[in-house]
Amino acid sequence: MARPSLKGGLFALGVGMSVRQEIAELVYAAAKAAQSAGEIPPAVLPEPSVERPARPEHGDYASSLPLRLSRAARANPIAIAEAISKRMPRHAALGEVSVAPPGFVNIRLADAWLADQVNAIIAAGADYASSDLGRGRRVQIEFVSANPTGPLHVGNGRWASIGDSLARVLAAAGYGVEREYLVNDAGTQALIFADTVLARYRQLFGHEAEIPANGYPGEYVIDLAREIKDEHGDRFLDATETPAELKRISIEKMIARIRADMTAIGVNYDVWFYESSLYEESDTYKVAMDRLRQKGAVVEKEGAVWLASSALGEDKDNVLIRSNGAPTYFASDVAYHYDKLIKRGFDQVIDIWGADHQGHVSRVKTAVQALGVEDGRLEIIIGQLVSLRRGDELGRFSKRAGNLVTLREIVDDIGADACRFFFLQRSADAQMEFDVDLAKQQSSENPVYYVQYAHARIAGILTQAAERGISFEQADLNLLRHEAELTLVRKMLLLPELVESIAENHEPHHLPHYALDLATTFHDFYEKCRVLNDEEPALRAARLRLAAAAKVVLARSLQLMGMTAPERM
RNA sequence: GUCCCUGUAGCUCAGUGGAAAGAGCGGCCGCCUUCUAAGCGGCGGGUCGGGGGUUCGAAUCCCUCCAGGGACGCCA
Repeated sequence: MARPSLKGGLFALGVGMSVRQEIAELVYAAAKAAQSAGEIPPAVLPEPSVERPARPEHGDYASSLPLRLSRAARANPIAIAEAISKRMPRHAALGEVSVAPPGFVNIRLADAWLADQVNAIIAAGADYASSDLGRGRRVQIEFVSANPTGPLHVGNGRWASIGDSLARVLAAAGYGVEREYLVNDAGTQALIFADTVLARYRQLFGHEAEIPANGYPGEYVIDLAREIKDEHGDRFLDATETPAELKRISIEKMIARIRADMTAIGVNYDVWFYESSLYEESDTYKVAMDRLRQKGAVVEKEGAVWLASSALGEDKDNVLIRSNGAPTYFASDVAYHYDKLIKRGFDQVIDIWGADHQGHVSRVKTAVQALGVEDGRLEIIIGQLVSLRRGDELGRFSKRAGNLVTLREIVDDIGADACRFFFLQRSADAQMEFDVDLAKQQSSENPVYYVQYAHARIAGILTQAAERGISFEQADLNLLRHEAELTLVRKMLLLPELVESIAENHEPHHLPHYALDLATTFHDFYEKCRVLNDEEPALRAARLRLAAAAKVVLARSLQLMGMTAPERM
């Protein structure tokens, strides 16, 4: 990345940089200048970076560069810090720059500059916190992809919330994003499911039929069979084997339900990719397997075809093609990733899988590597599973056990917004406990409402201002000098940094925490600073603009989480 | 047995190299003649699983042990 340069002592503004980046570059430039002037001994400088001090007294940003440099430069960190602080380039955003032991440079943003950001935020509107970090690179995010053999359960809601928010953030950061759902319609489970549907279908006609040993005992299969009976009559009744058409119809109906469940929590996929298309509508599967053979990554033994993964650093080989000639799920996944990374050529592919697929990660990565895909283009996020708590009962509710809690059930009870917020709040790495009873309560202490309420409160103020004909197109923002006002601006300026970091580390769970923090700051401002104060019209206008900006940032935060921003509550 | 994730306040969890560890919930005490009390303020609460190491500095990195979850199929 090209660094901004010093021009006549005035620092050139970096285009599209976050405040944080700019400050880091300023400190770096100051250190360079101090070195050139011989005030700091020559030593290789660490990459530009600044920290966010935990305590407000330490300023808005802090650099520990002097501490990092002191050993290599053989100099006192305080002396280095002082040299840097004296050499800091001028910049409108810079306020007080101070030195603190054991060797920090603490930087405060200038009040006037801060207040001025209110205009910038309002001007950016719904695009606030957008950037061109991704420069249009194409990223595909595949998530949920639950087998179309049953309804989505609560855990699937977690991957949906994480995947969709990540997609929203990446889009904000300038990536070309596609959301994809892989429909597993080609494997053994799909067959068993279709067999189960056929058995239920026969039973509806009074025929003797048992669902397969490994079949799907859930009630929903009976409903499905009834629908098929109503729509297609008895045309599948005499089949000796489960007809392909019945399987297709059954899976299509399940997918329709899954799609509806996803829509209910605000998730819309760009592509529903059918596993069967790798075999039927294209030769992708064949091409991918041939490619592995060409690369010498395949061995044949015991009548089956294996990926020679043990030669590639894995603990064992894995079967690609069974001895009966049928491809395994693994082979499908290899072909699927060939399709994504080579055929469709996404710059980056992110898969979100549940922890029960964790053992699958390294072999897929190994296979993708064997296909010749560059390292780092495939990222697999493993999300730990969701435990459900009901009263004192704690456990995993599975499709088989029949005590399944469906995603739809929770969404209907507590609402899509609350679901998404709760699912998003925990990092994917952490096992999550979902208290069904608590979530179902519409508790007033619910953090979801706390955030949305802040937005609604602002909307109320702006509505009143409009009703009273108060205009605030123009305002002297320098009147914003109250600590609560400037703290609010500071908090709003954090969102672009957050979007940037989530786009890089793919950890959207910081979003709800930020939103909560922002809402707290707004509520504090609301308590301390009356907006519609008729005795001071100039201050009133400035605060109205500040409130309008806060509304923009709250709405954007909610939008990135896939939640609604209510105008009143 | 091997591999992956986790262990932070009573509970659910943030914080992954910086300055005195945070939030929400729960508990206790206060605040509505003023823009929405789904709000605000205050109090109490921690051997950051144990031990060792690296570092100017460790909840954060390394080693080891303990505990919980997950995975080790010609299922997906």
